[in-house]
Amino acid sequence: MRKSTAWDVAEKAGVSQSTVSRVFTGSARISAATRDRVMEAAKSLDYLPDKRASRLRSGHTGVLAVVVITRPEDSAREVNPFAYALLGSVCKAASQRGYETLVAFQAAEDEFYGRYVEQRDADAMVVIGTTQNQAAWDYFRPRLQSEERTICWGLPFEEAHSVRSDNHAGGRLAAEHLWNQGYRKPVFLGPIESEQRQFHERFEGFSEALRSFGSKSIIVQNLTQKDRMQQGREAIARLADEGTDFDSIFAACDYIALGALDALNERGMRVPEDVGIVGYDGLDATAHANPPLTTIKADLEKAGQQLVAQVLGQDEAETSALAPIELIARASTERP
Amino acid sequence: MRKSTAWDVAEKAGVSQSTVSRVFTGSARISAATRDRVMEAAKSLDYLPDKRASRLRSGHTGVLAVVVITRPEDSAREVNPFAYALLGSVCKAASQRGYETLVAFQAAEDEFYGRYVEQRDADAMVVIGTTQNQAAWDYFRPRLQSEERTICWGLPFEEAHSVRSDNHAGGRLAAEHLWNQGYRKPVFLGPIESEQRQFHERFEGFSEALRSFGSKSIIVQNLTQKDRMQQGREAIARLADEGTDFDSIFAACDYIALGALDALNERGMRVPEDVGIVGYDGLDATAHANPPLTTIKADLEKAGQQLVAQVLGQDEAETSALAPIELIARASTERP
DNA sequence: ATTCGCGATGCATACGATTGCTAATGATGC
DNA sequence: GCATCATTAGCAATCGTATGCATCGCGAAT
Repeated sequence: MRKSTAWDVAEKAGVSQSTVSRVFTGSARISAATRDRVMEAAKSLDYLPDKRASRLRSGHTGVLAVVVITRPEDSAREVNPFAYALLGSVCKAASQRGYETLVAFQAAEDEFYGRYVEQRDADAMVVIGTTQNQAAWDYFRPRLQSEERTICWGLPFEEAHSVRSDNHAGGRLAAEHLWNQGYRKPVFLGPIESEQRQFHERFEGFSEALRSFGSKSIIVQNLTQKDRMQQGREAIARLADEGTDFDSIFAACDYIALGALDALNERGMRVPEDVGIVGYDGLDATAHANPPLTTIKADLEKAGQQLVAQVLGQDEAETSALAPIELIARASTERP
Repeated sequence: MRKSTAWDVAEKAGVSQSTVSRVFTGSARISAATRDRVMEAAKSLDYLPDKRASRLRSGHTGVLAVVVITRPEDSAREVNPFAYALLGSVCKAASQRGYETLVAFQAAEDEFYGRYVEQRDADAMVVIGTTQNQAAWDYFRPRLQSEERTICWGLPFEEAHSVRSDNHAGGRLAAEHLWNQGYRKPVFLGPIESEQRQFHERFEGFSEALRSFGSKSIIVQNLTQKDRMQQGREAIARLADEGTDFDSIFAACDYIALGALDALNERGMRVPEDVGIVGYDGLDATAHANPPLTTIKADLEKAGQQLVAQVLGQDEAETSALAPIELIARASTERP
């Protein structure tokens, strides 16, 4: 049984095929009577316009490609929950604008198929990802820097079209919070020297605020991009072994914070009494940690809307490239 | 600057357009020399076949639609992480077969756009979801029961095309584990009377195994579909208030288990000494709970492959509708 | 030498909608 | 009563590729 076409509907409704098309696109002026007749015929034939044909003819696809960069070794369960949430948010925002979303998980480091716009699969592209697949980012780099219809989350490198969390404000918030809780010897944990500019932004917001409070020095542990939790653990181990004197930690992401927390717990350093911790990202896991971690959380619903607005053209005034953030205060910084 | 077409490539390579097409589809017999010439011309023109046109002409899209049903009130961060992981797994499995994935989050209860196959947006459809948007399931029900090119995760109702976790085996595993740890007075917590057959399957596996061990009776708390954690909490409150004598819990899903754990902790009932708990789903949060929860975890990588194989036609012998499961033993059932 | 077969390529059409232009219709103005 | 205009609907070209069929060239078979 062949699927019915606009011609079948036209015949049944006693109109021309172009009239049927006009009814469905809603573009042209069609009288109410004709519209009703066509819709009725369409309904009885169970007709829906063929997207393949309308896309070819009209020139646009009504599709937004969303590429999620993951680490090659990650299974679907191990993909960063933050990336999933942002993905969901982008899809929802796109849907609200009448766009469908083509989703691809980009795990490989050597093979890429992210040419969705070029092959007319989508009108635009959003790239989301953990910062830990450098090869993939390198691949997308020229696209993100030059092409108009491509945008990414975060700030993987200078001059990229991006929407990102308000990292500077987030860093400042962390500093203010720790300072207000009476912590005076902060450590910053993060890969600030990596190309991933977002960590540097967090660090700058953090250190600028501390300086303005009159803080003398900040201990900085520069990390690499690999296994975050492990890096967090090792950094604390290093500091402890060196006998460094510190009373608080601002971790550039929650996984680093979770790793640091583990290391502190192992060493019998009490949180928040001996050391306060603030993370970044608002991962669910921070709420279940022992003790629950204070964290900087970006508004992902907003972020999704901003990404979509930027890349598809802004209807509303969603033109900002910085997603609002808030500090979620929890026990890890609740000094008695 | 217009995008180049197969005609441009043909002209440059000195062949016909159909030859260019044949080179790119790889379908017909083309001499190596011609192929090289065409590929070179294509490269220099930065040519990629237009998917819109090839889909229209060829009759298939090479796209798999994935619909994720969520609760209307959920933000992207609140969507069940299990659903996200399964989504990722399905996308990956589809990609391995050369399919792209069209993803849609279906939150609304009254409006549906899930007609991706009908409007030639995709060749087939996979439906994933929490069990908590009944209206959405009702909408998809006829599709899942009749259409060949639609399949879902779980067993929302009888006779649906589905792939699901091996619930019966999972229930049995939970029973065996609790029994081996010396627990003798089990409670089952779950919505077994709901239409969602999967919970009933878990219960049956659980109770059959217990009966085979000679267990006299199982206390059953039948829950509704709403807010899982809350239901788990309330069930424990009910049992405690009634002074029911029990020493272990098998929760039909992890959220129920987490809620139950909360309630036990609040009442000063020790886990695992006084009460053992086994959950279901293998959520990350169970690993961070206090104490970490034992849970039944389905192999989602496999599940994704099975879903895709079933709905797109099976290459490999991935014809099973039951995804393998394993029990992750943690402190919540580690009786001294 | 003629024919046959087969691999390699070209020709021309079709996929099913969108859309610019034209035509028909009825209403309106004078 | 005729010209004008606004509205509505039809005609036909077009989007870029895939593909059935015809063709062409060349070696093998008779």
